[in-house]
Amino acid sequence: MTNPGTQGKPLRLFNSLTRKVEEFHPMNRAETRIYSCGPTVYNDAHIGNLRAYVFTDTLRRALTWKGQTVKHVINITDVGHLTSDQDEGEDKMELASQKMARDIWQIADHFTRAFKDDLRKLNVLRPSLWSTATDHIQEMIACAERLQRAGVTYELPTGLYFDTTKVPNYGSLSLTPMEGQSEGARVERIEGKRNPSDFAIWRRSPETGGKRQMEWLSPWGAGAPGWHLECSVMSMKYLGSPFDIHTGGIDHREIHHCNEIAQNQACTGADHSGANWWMHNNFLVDRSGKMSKSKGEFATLTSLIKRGIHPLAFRLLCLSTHYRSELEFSPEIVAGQQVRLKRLLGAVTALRLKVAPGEWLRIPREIAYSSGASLSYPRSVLENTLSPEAQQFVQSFDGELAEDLMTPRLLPILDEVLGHAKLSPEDKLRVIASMDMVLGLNLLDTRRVDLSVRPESAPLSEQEVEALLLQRQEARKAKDFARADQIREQLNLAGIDLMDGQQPAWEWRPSLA
RNA sequence: GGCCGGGUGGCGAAGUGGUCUAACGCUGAGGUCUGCAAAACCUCCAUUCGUGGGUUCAAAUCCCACCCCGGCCUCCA
Repeated sequence: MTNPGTQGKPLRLFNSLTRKVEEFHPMNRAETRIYSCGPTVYNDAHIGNLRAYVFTDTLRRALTWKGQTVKHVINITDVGHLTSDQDEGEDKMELASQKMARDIWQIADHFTRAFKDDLRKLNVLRPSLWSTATDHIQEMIACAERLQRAGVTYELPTGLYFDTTKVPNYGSLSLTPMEGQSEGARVERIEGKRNPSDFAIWRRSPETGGKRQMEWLSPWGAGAPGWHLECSVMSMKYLGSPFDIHTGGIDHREIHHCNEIAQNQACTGADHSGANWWMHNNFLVDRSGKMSKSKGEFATLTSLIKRGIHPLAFRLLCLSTHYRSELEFSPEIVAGQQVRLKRLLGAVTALRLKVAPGEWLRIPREIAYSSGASLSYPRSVLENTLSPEAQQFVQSFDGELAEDLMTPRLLPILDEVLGHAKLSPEDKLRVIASMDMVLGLNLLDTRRVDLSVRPESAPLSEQEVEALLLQRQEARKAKDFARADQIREQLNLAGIDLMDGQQPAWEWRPSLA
């Protein structure tokens, strides 16, 4: 039977706490516990948000591929939090509710579904547990009371605040020294705060301006929990303290996670930050800078699909860059990855035609139903019969993966295997199947044609295309090449690429304008 | 203003002291195939790593200066 723990090269991961790549050891040899900061559901996720979950998914897949069992929790922030600048005082959920003229709970529900739907399209595995902030309000209040008893809080008219000087090494995760920060430079200063870095644990509802849709009674009056509280409460509740890995976007390193750590420390009475590893993915950027929900205009997965981009092309784009590097985005770039993915799928399909059907071909698909189990057994089924030469590829794959998840280095290995002159088709497929359990590109079950997505702007329907194609076939049979070429040109202008002799004989081209 | 990152071919992106005349992908060029194309396959495409100095037997990789870009300090993945 498979032994718990890590197989292959020791996994090394960058730890934001020490700012070094360190060998990873789970606290419990049999299980790694991960908490990922999830989205605030007041809006569609933009593709920059989604990059974060492709990253945590890759982390989780890598751990299970290397033999670990993983318990992965992602939270949903459905409590509103302060909007910025001119919207001071309102919160994002309330604002979205007004804009869409819908109940705030409907807003939360709608965007939670949309978010989960995006992840499914990206082939991100479901976490072991989704945890929702509003399901934990009472526990947050209890935690706030514990913090109060610990003597790290003080009350102001606006709510209950955390005194960040009361915990050791506040802000050590951040790279910004406290002295350099100019509080109030861009956001209104809260009257009475003892230290610039102090933050709200409980936000009391304003006296004026009517009742908020989302508010709860508490020892500090009606209001809502501070944003940082939910992650402390939910991560400890489901994963214990300390647990193994806490992930989030790189922006969380400076404020949110520092505050979370302070709460954890005060709550447990220990100096420990609450997680052994803090990992942060870098931003997706375009020429104008990082993508941001609050900027208004942003690209969503749905908007990419409407252009004729398949979600898996976006996943491949994410994998083509290391998670700690900024990733440059443009429609052209992701379309390029789509071409790459098409070629990969074509090559895999060609291999499948050469290999006798077997149960093992189903394996990569099955992990979609796993809630974090080790992949040791499926791997052994795939890899046990491998030739030494094929084994080599698995080994180099393992080596690159073990080095802080070097996904950009993984992809060339895929190309090498496919193009290898000596490996048997079955060995190639088995190696690719194993690697794809980490990459999550659905390489064995996606066909090239699946990537052909009709752009919303396409002037022709599929039926119209088929009809024109038929006419063209007739013209070709009759050797009326002028007519045939004219139809091809017409289809071309409509965003359709023809491939005579292929099945299917045409596909949509993404619309990049 | 303070603090962090980063600048590698047309584009994305690996590489952080020698195996780098710089992986891989996209684009492009040529070829095979084709009525012609497309798809597929094959071949080719940076003596150079923002600029200028320095250290070293050896630098894209280390040091200094300068220029440019981005992020954070405000909700944010």
